[in-house]
Amino acid sequence: MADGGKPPTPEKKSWADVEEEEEAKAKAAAAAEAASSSSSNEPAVDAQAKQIEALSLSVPEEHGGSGGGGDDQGPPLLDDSDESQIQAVTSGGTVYESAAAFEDLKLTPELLKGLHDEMGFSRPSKIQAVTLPMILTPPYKDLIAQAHNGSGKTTCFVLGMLSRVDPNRKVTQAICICPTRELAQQNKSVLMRMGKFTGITCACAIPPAQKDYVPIAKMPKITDQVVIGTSGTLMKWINHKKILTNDIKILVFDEADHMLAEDGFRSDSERIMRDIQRSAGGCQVLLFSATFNERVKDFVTRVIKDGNQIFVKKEELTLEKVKQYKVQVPDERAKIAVIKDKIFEFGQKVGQVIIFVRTKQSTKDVHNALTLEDYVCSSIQGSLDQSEREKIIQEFKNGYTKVLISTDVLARGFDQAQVNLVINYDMPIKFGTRDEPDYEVYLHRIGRAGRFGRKGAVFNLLCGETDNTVMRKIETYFQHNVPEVRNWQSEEDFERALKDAGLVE
DNA sequence: AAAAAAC
Repeated sequence: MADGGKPPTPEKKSWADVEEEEEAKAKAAAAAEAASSSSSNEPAVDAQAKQIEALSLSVPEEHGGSGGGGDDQGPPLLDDSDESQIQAVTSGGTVYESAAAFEDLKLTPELLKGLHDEMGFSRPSKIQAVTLPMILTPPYKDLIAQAHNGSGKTTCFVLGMLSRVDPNRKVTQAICICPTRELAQQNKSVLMRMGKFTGITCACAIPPAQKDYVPIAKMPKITDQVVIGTSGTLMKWINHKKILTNDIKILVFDEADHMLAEDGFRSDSERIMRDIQRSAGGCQVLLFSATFNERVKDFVTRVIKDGNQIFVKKEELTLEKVKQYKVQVPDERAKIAVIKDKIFEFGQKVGQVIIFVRTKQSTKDVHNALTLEDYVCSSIQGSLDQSEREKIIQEFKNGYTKVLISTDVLARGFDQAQVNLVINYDMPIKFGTRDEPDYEVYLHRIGRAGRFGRKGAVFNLLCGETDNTVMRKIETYFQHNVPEVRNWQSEEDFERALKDAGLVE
C-alpha cells in the first residue's frame, strides 16, 4: 500500500501521529469498504518481517463431557488438521519455538502449579504454544494476536502478565484494558486463580457499586502488581496518581480490535497508552482479539510496527462445532413463540442460553414477554446498577439461571462453558446503517457458545427482508452457508437442528 | 436510530 506522505520521524511514531494519518485515509477507505465484503486482502506485512510458519489452529475435540459444575476444563486438545490456519509473522531476528509443554517456558514453579493444579491445564493450546514464547522471550516484543473464540487467548496474556511481574515489588507492573466491566472482572478472576501460588495481587479498575462509592481523593493508592479494568476508571486512577505507571512492563488490550477501533475505545486507549509509554519506556504491548477487520488491522499494524503478528483469515474464523441456523418468522410475537415453544422445549435441557437483543429496552421487553409465559430468565444491560450486574452474572455463572437476555455488553469475551445455545433475537447491525451487518459482533456473539471446542447452536431469528439481507451478507463475508430451519412452527424441524448440532440425542 | 465506558 502507498504510504508516501508521512513525515520523517526518527523516533517511534506516536499513536497520535498514526491517528492523523488514519483520518486522512479514512475517507478513501470508507468508499472502498462499502464494496469490500468480498475482499480477501492479505494483511499488510512489514517488508522486514519474516514469515516463519503457517500453523494450523483448530478447535479441539470435545472432551469435557456433559455439563458438570466446574469451569476448569482441561486445555484444548488441538489436532493438526488444516481446517483453519493462522499465520505467524515475526519481526526482527528473534526465532521462537512453539512450546509443546508449559514446562518449556521457564515459568516459576508457582505458576506451573497454578496452571496444572488450579486451572487443570495439562498442556498449551495452539495459540498458547505459539504466542507464549513470543511474549516471554526477551527482548519482549510487542504482539498482535488473533485467534478463534474460546481457543484460550486469556491464558496467553494472563500468563504473560503473571510471569513478567516481580512478586517482590509491591508496585503496579502490568495493566490490562477491557471493553466491559464483566470482562475485567472475569479476567481478574482467571488471573487470581492462575496466579494463586505466586502471591501476586490484582486490582479491578471498574466503577464501584453505589454503596461502595468513595471520592477519588480518599481512595488509597494501588499497590497491586496487576491492574485490570475498563478505560474510564483506569484513566481516572492514573490521572489521580492512584496507579503509578513508571514501573509498568506489560500493557494488554483484551478485545483489542474494539479497544482500538474509531467507533470503539480508540481515544481512551491511546491516552492510556501514551501516559504509560511516557513514564515507562519500553513497555511491552499485547493486543488480543478473535477479530481484526481490515481497517483495524491496518491501523494496529501501523501502531505496533515492530511487533510479532498472528492473524486468521475471516473465512477460517467460524467455529466448526457451533452450528448456525436461520429461522424465518412473521413478526416479533412469533420470535417469542419460537423461543419458548420450540427452542426451549429442547434447548433448555441441554445447557444455558444467551439471547442477544439490540437495545437496552429490548432486554426488558423480551424478559417481560418470557416471564408472562412463566419462563424464568434474567436480563442484563449496561444501565443496571453495578451490584445488579454482578448479581445477574454471578447467578448465571453459578447456573442458577439458565436463560440470559443481553445487549452486546456480553457479546465479547464472556466465558461460560455451559452456554451452548445463542439466539440472535435481533441481528447485529453497524450503527447508522439499515442492513449492514456488524460482522465482528456477530462472530463474537456466536462465540459465546462452543467454548473450548464444545458443541453449540445458534438461531438467527429473521423477520423481514432487511434481516435476510443482513444474514446473506454475513454468509458471504465468512463464506459459510447457514442452513435454514424450514418451518418456524415445526417442532420436528427444531429438534432436527439441535440433533444435527449434537445438543440433543 | 446504539452498546459500551464515565463524567
